[in-house]
Amino acid sequence: MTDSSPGMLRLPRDFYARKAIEVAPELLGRYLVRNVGGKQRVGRIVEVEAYLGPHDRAAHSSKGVTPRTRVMFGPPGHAYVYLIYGMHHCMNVVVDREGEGAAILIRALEPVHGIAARTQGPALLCKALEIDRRLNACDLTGRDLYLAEPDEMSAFKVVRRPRIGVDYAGAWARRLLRFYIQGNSCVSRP
DNA sequence: TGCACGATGAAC
DNA sequence: TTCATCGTGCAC
Repeated sequence: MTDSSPGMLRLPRDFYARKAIEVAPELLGRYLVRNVGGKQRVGRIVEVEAYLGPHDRAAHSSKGVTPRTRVMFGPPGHAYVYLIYGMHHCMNVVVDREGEGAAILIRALEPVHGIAARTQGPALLCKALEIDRRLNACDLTGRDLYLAEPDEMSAFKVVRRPRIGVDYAGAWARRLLRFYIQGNSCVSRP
C-alpha cells in the first residue's frame, strides 16, 4: 500500500471546515493513516466524539485559549493531541472555522493494515499508531498523519450516545455527541 | 509556587 | 472499585 493507492486519498481541508456535529458522523468508516518508519498503519474509524467549542462545558476549549487549547482554536484539518492521566495520549481532529475551538476525538479504530495492537479506545489507538504530543498541531493534509477516503464505504448504521467520561459537564454530558458504527466489535464501549 | 484533577486503561 | 502518573489551569 502506497501514498498513491486509491484507499489513501486524503480528505481535503474543506472536509474539516464544517460544524463538528456535521463532520463527526462522517468520520465513521473513513481511514486514519499513520506513516512511521517508512511503514503505513491504517485503521477504519468506528467511534468518535464531537466537542463543539468554548460553550461546550465538556470541551477543553471551554477554558478559552490557553497554551494547550491553542491548537483547538487554530485552523481546521490539524491534529490536537494531548496527554491524559499523565500517561495516555488522545487524538482529535480540529474542525469548524479557525477560532471556533471545535474538535472531534477519535475513540476507536478497526485495524485495516499494519496494525497489530488493540485500537478500541482513544489512548489504545494512539499507542498502536505511535501518536503522541510530538504530533500535536500536525497538519492532517501532510504525510505523517492524515485521514483518507476508503476504496468503498460499506453501509452501516450510526448510533448516538452521550460522551464518555465527561460527567463534570452537567447538561452537556447528556448530549448525544458520541457516534459509533452499530454492531462494530472495535467500539470501546458499545 | 502549590495543588486538584482529568475526553483512560488495567488490575483486582 | 482502585490506582498509575504528570501536565494543565487556577488559586494563593
